Amino acid sequence: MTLSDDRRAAWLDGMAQHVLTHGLTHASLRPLAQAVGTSDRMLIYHFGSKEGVVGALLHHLAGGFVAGLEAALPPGRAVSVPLCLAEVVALLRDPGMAGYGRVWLDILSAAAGGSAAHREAGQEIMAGFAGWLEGRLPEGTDEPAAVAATLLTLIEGVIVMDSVGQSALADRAVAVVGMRLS
Amino acid sequence: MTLSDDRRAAWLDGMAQHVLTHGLTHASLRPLAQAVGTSDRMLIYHFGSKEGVVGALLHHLAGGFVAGLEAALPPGRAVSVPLCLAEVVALLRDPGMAGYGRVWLDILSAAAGGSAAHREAGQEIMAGFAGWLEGRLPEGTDEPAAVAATLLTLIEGVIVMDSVGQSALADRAVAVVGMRLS
DNA sequence: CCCCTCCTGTAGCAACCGCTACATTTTTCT
DNA sequence: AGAAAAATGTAGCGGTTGCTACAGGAGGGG
Repeated sequence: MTLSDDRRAAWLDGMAQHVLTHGLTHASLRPLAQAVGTSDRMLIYHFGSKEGVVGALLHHLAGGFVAGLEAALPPGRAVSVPLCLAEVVALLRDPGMAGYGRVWLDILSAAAGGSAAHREAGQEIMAGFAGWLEGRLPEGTDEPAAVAATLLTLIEGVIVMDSVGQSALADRAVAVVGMRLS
Repeated sequence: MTLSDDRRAAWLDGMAQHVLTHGLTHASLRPLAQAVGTSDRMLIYHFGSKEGVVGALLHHLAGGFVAGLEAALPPGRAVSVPLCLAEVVALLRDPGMAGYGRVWLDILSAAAGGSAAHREAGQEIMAGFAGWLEGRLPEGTDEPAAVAATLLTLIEGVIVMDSVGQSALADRAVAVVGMRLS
């Protein structure tokens, strides 16, 4: 290990904070370095390349996202599927989690553009989200995997609708699915 | 009108084609100009700025997307809501429309990043899509607006899941919602 | 004919990009 | 203490970005 672990973690925390507020698409080395009090020279030295920086950062963000989910909603199961859905949608719309929504869309765009690193990070984030969501489903839910897949897909749609200012349509969809799924 | 309309249309067609295959995020003036046989100098002259180019291009893409939908699925209504959903999902996954999926994610990313032009284009595309979808719902559907909002949100989720290689989860969600919505 | 407006090619500017060569400082090991 | 290794600062390279200054061609109206 060339870079002490706590320093590396501090750098990743700072860069993640910068990316959560300024976006990932146009994040370049010099601003990232400045956000953590170092230089682009150092980032390249310790991570090898920008690809190395972004890869580590994406992995860090994936962990931070799931940690944010677990920190925001007290551990335990929801009392019903519609309530679970409503809780999660409200949580993702919370200002404290809104930065992840933006970065999430940046990751999707880059993944669709062919970046393997972003595609893998997307899968990692999705897997963490799916696991957490399945753990929040009410006890005794029929076919929990199918229900989780449905909620997951719908929630992704809500994020998209929100990003173009169509939250009203998303709310309507959440209401309809919640009713039909209870 | 400083630029003859057919020439402007030809330029927009060519630039749209380039963007549909190479992505919108990193589309810069010189490659765009080369794709239509002119120079960045000319694009700036006739559109004022890159913002002008992108704005016109986004508007053109919005029209092309709806035209692609209408061209692919014969006019008329689907026989059931689940079938309608399945048809639309299959259409958006068709190679002929896949380019729009990628550009769509680029637009969402830029819109979430604060670009007003991309946000407006996103709303325009969403409005066209919603109108077309509502027109395909089976005759006599209860609460067509609510059903359309649900399908729309779910379909956006499918696009997201596909982009990170989770089409299986998306298929499951489509099956569940189709069953519950019939 | 000349002028005037529209259009276009050439060349280049300043800023930013990822990355590197080189020298220097700081730490670590013996 | 002295040598080796790791870490860092300075400066800059070659490339791309959006955009512009300048010159000139093309065509129409006086």
